[in-house]
Amino acid sequence: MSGYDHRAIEQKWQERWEKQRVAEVDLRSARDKYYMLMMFPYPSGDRLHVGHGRNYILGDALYRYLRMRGRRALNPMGWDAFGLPAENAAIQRGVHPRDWTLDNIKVMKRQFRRWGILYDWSKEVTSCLPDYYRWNQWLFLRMLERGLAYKRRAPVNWCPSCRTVLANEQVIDGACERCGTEVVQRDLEQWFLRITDYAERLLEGLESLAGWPEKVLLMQRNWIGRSEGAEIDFPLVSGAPPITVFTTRPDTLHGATFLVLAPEHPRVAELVGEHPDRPEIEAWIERVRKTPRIEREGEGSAKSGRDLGARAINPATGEAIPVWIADYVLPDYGSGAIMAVPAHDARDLAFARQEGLPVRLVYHPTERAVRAEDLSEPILHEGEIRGCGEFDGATDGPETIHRFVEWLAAAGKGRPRVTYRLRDWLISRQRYWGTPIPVVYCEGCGIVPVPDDRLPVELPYEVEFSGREGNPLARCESFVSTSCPACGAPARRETDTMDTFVDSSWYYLRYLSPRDSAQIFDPETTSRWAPVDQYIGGIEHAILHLLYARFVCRVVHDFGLVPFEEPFRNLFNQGMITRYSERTGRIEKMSKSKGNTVSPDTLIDEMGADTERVYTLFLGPPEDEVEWNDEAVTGAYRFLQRLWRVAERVGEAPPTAPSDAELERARHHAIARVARDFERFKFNTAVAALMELLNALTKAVEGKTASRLCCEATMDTLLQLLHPIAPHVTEELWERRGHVETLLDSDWPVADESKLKRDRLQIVVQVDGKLRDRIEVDADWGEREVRAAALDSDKVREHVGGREIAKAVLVPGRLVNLVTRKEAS
RNA sequence: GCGAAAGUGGCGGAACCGGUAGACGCGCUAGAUUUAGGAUCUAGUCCCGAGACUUCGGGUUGGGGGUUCGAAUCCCCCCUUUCGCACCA
Repeated sequence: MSGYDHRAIEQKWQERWEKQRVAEVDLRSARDKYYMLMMFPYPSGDRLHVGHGRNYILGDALYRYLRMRGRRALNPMGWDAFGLPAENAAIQRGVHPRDWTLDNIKVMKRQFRRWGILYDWSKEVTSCLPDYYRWNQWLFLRMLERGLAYKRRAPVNWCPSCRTVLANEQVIDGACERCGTEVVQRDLEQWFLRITDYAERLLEGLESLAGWPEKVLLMQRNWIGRSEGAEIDFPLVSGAPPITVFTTRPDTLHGATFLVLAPEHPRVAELVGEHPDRPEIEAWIERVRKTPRIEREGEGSAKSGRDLGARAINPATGEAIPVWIADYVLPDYGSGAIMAVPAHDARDLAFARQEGLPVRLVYHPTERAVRAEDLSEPILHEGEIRGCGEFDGATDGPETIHRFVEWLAAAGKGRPRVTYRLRDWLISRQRYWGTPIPVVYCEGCGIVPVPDDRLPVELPYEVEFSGREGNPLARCESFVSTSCPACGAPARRETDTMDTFVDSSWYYLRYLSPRDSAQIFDPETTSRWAPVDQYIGGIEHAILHLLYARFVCRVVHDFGLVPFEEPFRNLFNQGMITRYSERTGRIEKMSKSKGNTVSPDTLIDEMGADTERVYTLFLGPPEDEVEWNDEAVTGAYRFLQRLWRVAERVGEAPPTAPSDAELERARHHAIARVARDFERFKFNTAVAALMELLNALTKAVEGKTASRLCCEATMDTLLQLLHPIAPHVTEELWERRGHVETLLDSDWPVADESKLKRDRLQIVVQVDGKLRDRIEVDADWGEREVRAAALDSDKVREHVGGREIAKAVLVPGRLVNLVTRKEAS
């Protein structure tokens, strides 16, 4: 045999896997099915670095393991191919987004191949191609029919320099991420999906996701933000219709000394009425509207407001109270109006003090005397109600709140109400590189959906990327001008495209019938193969992507297309890889912008993909953030070289040798450990276990302490267990050892419990909890024998020092603890 | 501010259910081998103090307390770091 030539070996096996399409799955049979899924990547122009590799290597190790366990594992891959960087490349470098994206896909595919990753490419989907995004349009139209998609005016982040709308993530410290211009708030007609209708179901569904990390469930729960309380109507002194507020603390109603409306509240125009300062107030409202949300909502932001002059009646006290508007009340939460209870709410108190508004206590602390006029901190969750008639003496708690709600409801002044922090999903993007929203605007017919048989509404290729104005689509006359599908009159197309989160909300269903040109996906195949058994991806998608995917799953469930409501049974979030950055002088997430990336190409050239795979998985627990260490990679390389050398020499072992049982024990111990580790994704400890097994085998071969038969069996087991981690070198050695079928098709070894047993074993002796000696005992000895053997030891006797043994705690196979009676002192 | 997670050698990290802390690897030290090497092999490597080649004692899992025969692991307080949310009524 020759030396370990990783280049030749890796090339050979990659070619073979590709040619034989080993990962292709026939979906007609779903016996032993296991649908695993890696979050599909955005094909950015940046080459993949070893930090990205972690995801894919982890997934491939899982895939190969499942295959060897006999599962019919489906591991598809595709491209989240719409998005902003493609358009920026077009503007900056004059490449068309489509060409740029498709080129990037080719490059990334080659990189996956070089890592030795097996995907079922026959299921590939590319979201920027019409045969995919037409089904985005189809889905949108179905939602439009059911009122789940709608259009309304809404404030958006607007960059005056780029003249375009920005997503929240593109606004950094109130400025545009691209040009640094301060972002302003603008009202535009926008398309929304009514995810809020599903808030309760999305929240309840979390209960069933036992296979999801607690952290993600919690983040989703907080994001949905269910909040129970009451709606209360405040009649106006003028006799105009009442103002309705939402509160979680109806029990503090008696302390409501003023109302505050969001400046955007629909009643504001009417209420400001004949106010003498009306022009000033309107100018102020305009300023608030233009303030970016990020700035307005920051906790440190100073509150400001205006007295509208109108007066409302507190339904509990009958008192007339002023009606204000202020920027700290948000238009899209609750009813966009609050009752201010300064005595029991920090924000209201701060505002009341600032504006000289009255403060009235409902709950009076019992331990100390408090005067409303001196209050500088709100009274929260203490004291008892005073001065509120029938409620006097009640203390803070759910029951008191309930009594107030009942009382309000009986009087017709209010009612129980649940609100959510979750807002409807704004899907409009004033961008070219996305799915066109399939509607047409007609003078006569209004908003007209594009009929199904005219889908897809294709993105025109020939558009101008000047970069000066937002959406190139809007300037593409051949796209915009069309005829009304309803009446045939000239009409204009919608030029907004969809948020790319729409694409990624259902792609896992399309993988199951990627070429179906008649329907979005085949419901029959889907019901057999979905939901996804194991989803793997980064924690950065803990909220939006996963929430949208869960939402869309329920929508298609309600359409009768899938029998389940949850798309992903188990979720695993791998941590990121960090490395020291020269540029920032800190340890940071590996990224191009930080200049701390490591290229897999160089690494693979020098030490091979198997080395990168072993090292990446060995680095640390896959769910944790781990730091890449350039020097430590050689440890993985050495490991594979040692494996190669031992494989060459394993035939030199003698026909018989004394320590077969010991090597057998090491072999079965490794089998048990690796299986357990793989099940929990603990690839780092699995690698450690395999290194130990190799060490044991090396010792046995070199010291001629185990028989050839036993060494050969250990070698085979080692190759099998290591295959998911280092697939190329293991297949090569396996083949060279004369096996006919491939490792990937071999049966995963099973640990034999009986081989793990020993007749005699070493246990630890403690005296009063301190380790004093190790003794050898028979495996089946009871406490009496072990105790006697322990006392046989000089060291133990010395430490017992003649004291009486009060008791002995025996942990079978591990230790015995002799507890001495304390001398009376 | 609220919520969550995590703190173990020089470094990355092990330790299943409360039972030998530091597996495995990197680095480092010494030696061997090689024309040479950043290649390979062998031995050593938590800290302190004695003892001497195969030892012995003490300490040690961010800090302090507690439960227990026994705590990295469970409970309480504090410190630090990271992440999520952040005027949500």
